[in-house]
Amino acid sequence: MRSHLNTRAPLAHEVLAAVLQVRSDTLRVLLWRRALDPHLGRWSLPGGRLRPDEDVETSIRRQLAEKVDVRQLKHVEQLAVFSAPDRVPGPRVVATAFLGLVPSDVDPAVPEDTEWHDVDALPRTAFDHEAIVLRARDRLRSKLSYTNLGFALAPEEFTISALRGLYSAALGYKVSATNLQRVLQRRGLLIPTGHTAAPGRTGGRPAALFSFAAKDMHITDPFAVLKPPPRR
Amino acid sequence: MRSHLNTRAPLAHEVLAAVLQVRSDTLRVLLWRRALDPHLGRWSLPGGRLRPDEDVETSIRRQLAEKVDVRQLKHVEQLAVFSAPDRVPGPRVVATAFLGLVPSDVDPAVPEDTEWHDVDALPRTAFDHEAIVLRARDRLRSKLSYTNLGFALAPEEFTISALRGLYSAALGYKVSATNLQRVLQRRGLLIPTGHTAAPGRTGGRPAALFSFAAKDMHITDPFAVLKPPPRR
DNA sequence: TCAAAAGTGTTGTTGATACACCCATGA
DNA sequence: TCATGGGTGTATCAACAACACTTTTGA
Repeated sequence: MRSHLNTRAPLAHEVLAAVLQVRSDTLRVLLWRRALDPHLGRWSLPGGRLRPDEDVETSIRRQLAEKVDVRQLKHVEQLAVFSAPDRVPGPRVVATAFLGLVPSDVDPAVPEDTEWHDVDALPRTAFDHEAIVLRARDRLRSKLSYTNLGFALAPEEFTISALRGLYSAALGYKVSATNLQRVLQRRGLLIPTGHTAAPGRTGGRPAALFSFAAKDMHITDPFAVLKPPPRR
Repeated sequence: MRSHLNTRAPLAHEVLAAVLQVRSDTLRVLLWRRALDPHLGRWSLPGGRLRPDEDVETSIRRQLAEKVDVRQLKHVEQLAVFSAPDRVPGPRVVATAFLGLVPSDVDPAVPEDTEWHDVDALPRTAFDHEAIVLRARDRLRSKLSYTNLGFALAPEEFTISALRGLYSAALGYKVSATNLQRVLQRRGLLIPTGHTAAPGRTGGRPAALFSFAAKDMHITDPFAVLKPPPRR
């Protein structure tokens, strides 16, 4: 049987985050270039060691604060544990991976050795970090469909066509502005702010500005099938 | 910045599993009664320490093998990391939690101090194990709707009404046998075996037996909304 | 008055639920 | 032939996609 008190096999725990943002109509991830061996010169995810007094979410938020303003990080969620014994060289390190989202209207001041990379054209990455990025991308793509997670990609106020661009970049295919608006309106996620955006140089009807009703993630499309019977 | 080589803060990692099975029309979880302090007498999840040479999934499968025949464990998946610094008394232990599923037709030989408990009427549990059980229950409930995960709750061959019972117990509300069959058939998950079950004592048409087409989990209802455009 | 961009009206499709009806067996 | 449970046919409903059409602006 097991004992909670036995600590004979020390092991390190790190937290890593794939911080995603839509920039220039492309879904990007924040990576930094390793300045040390192992894997010198490869690109890796921000993060670091778990401290004794913090849980994993507190830890990743603390470590990201060095790179991204906390107020700019609209959403953070656990992805999975990566624990292959040889996932990093040297002493064993188990990692808890996170997804982080930054809205498209901010440009966080990031350190010199960091860059935003297209998630669909990653450079040579360190360790198992590519798998983590892809997991984050897939999680975002799923959740855009059945939650209100779009709020974490968008500015406070936005036009429907801007939102369409964000969804298209994140999902990897063109989304219809018309139907996107319908879906989000039906679910009560969109609030018209009453303001309008200035039309472009070439004219056109000025776009209405909207904001998201909620700024915390929740599920908007809970049951695809096998719904519970209605209460009478 | 971080270093992979620094191991100055040793910390233990354990794996825990909420193993679920439908027994007597109730969704149950396998718990064992702690024989040691802390939390002597409370009920806790099976699991134990992560060894240096195994990843977390290998580890939980090894540890469960002592309690449940591996061939009886039809599905295992990661739930989340539980990492509050004080989640267990004494030296810190971070846990990776899993969901495990056992089909309804087997009755694994379990140790003396282990019992199956109704997930909706848990006894006094140790540490944060209740939260883990509830997380496992919710994960199962969601996935029954948009994946083929039912295969992991059902015997190799089953009648639709037996399957209805399993889904109802797992979901916590009555499911219509008619519509359950329609949904699963439409998705191509059910294969008629050609066999029939003997009618009950009171007569009735003999039920046809079915099996699941796949025995690995996959998503059957991938996009609720914002579907990708059809390829031409 | 024309082009451009935003937004709405309308229709058709799909996947699901509800429920009536038919089927096959034991007593 | 009746009671009991199993299975199918069919109506209805809701969510969504597609697309035509209207609105509002700049030039």
